[in-house]
Amino acid sequence: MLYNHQTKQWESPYWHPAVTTDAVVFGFDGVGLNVLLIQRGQEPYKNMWALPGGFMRPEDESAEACVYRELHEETDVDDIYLEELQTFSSRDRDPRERVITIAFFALVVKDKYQVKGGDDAQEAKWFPVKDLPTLAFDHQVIIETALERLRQRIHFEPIGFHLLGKEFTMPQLHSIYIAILDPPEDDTKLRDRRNFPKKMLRLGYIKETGKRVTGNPHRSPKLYTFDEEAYQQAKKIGMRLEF
Amino acid sequence: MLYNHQTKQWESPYWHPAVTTDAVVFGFDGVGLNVLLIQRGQEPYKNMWALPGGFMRPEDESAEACVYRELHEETDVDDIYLEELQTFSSRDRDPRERVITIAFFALVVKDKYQVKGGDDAQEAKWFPVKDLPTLAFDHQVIIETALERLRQRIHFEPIGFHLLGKEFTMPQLHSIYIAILDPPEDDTKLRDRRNFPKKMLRLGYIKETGKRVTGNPHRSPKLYTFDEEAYQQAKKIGMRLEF
DNA sequence: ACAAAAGTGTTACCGCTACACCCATGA
DNA sequence: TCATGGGTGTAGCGGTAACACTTTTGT
Repeated sequence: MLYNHQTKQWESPYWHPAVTTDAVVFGFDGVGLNVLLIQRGQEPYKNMWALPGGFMRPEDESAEACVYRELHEETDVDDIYLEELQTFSSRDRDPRERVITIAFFALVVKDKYQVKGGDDAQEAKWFPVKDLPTLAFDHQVIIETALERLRQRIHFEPIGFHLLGKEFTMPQLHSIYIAILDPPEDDTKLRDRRNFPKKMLRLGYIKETGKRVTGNPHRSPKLYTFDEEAYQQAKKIGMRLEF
Repeated sequence: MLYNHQTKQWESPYWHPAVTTDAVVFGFDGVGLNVLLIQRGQEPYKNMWALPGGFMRPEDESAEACVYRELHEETDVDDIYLEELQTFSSRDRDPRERVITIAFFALVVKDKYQVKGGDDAQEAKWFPVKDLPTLAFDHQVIIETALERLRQRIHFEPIGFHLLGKEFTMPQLHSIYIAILDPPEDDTKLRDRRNFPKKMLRLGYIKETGKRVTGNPHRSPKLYTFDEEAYQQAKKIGMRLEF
């Protein structure tokens, strides 16, 4: 140990900055992308909206464990897609002291994600990516970085599924690609509804369930599932998704 | 400030771990990939090989600035490709105290990279990726992570150029793709020399210099350059490299 | 002249793109 | 029966993959 509780000193020759983790949690509401934000209950930036996250503790097994802990305080989610985004370490990120943040980005099924409203968070709320409030710290930049990463990822990896439930329809999946990539109006190859299922099914890791969604004044769309096993197999062979 | 020099205490309610940066520096020798390692001059893991890196200091503007500082201590490199890889933060990474490491991965022109041998580094040396020594800390894992990232990147982004000088031949570039991706022997589409230049030139951001390399007992290969401007343009349009 | 390696050419095939049309459903 | 949205079909085009052959250079 390097913290001497007797002398209350850090007995290390090296500098020790504070470290936090923050998460950019994306959800999809059928039309557009949303980000989960919490309203800060303390200074600095009190009452301002910020990314969920907090200081890392000695008992956290890892940075990833820390994010999970923080997210559980805010919500009930268990199965989420979580990926490390980037660290943010410039000098004046936090007015209190220098803080290094390890940012993650996450994809969740928005409806399953029950917003609790945890300890120091006054309120947790979803905001459309296209209409974000003024954000605390450098969280604006972090979200933009996460969005870029998301756009990169969706091109070549099937992570869009994590924004939907186990069963989904092709139009739903398609709308996610449109929402994330936001191609120009005249880009038929992406926007044309008719090509999308063909491209997806060719990959070989999306299976029909046989079920359909009823209750709409039009033809009932088929329900599909993502076959993780088939995907891992396809990945080995070297098949790549491209959009 | 939170460190009180009078009482020699950290006046912060939060935990402060030590933070280091490590760099996985890749170089190419014409046949295979190499990694730059330094032999540790101090305990722990004294005399063992490790990644170049070190503890972050309060005066470092950012983690990236810290890596650059560390790399300059070991070497003379100015223009290198540097990208954040991932943080490593599990509990028992360092026997002294808990240390969070921000790992980077870098591509350099091996011949231009003059190994100096800095302060606490007894020696710096290149090792073939396929024949690494036993490594200190969890650096073995970090290198494997970097290799995976490199393989992902090379598929869709033209970073191979950073391993070569300003001017290079198609066979050279091809050998880099083979070395990094290491496709099976029967994978003609990648291994066949004849398809490679066509695929590359189609991208539009590789230009002929008009020069050739002489001195070999066979036809002189053409020299090409990477046109950064044309690449940025192609990227905007949405053109993507795929291998 | 020869070996070694680089450059150029060619064809068949597959998959994507851009189209049009039909079907199911609830109001 | 009508509007709405979802599913199915197809032809042309383009780029890739798998081929063979010629050219250059130093010894």
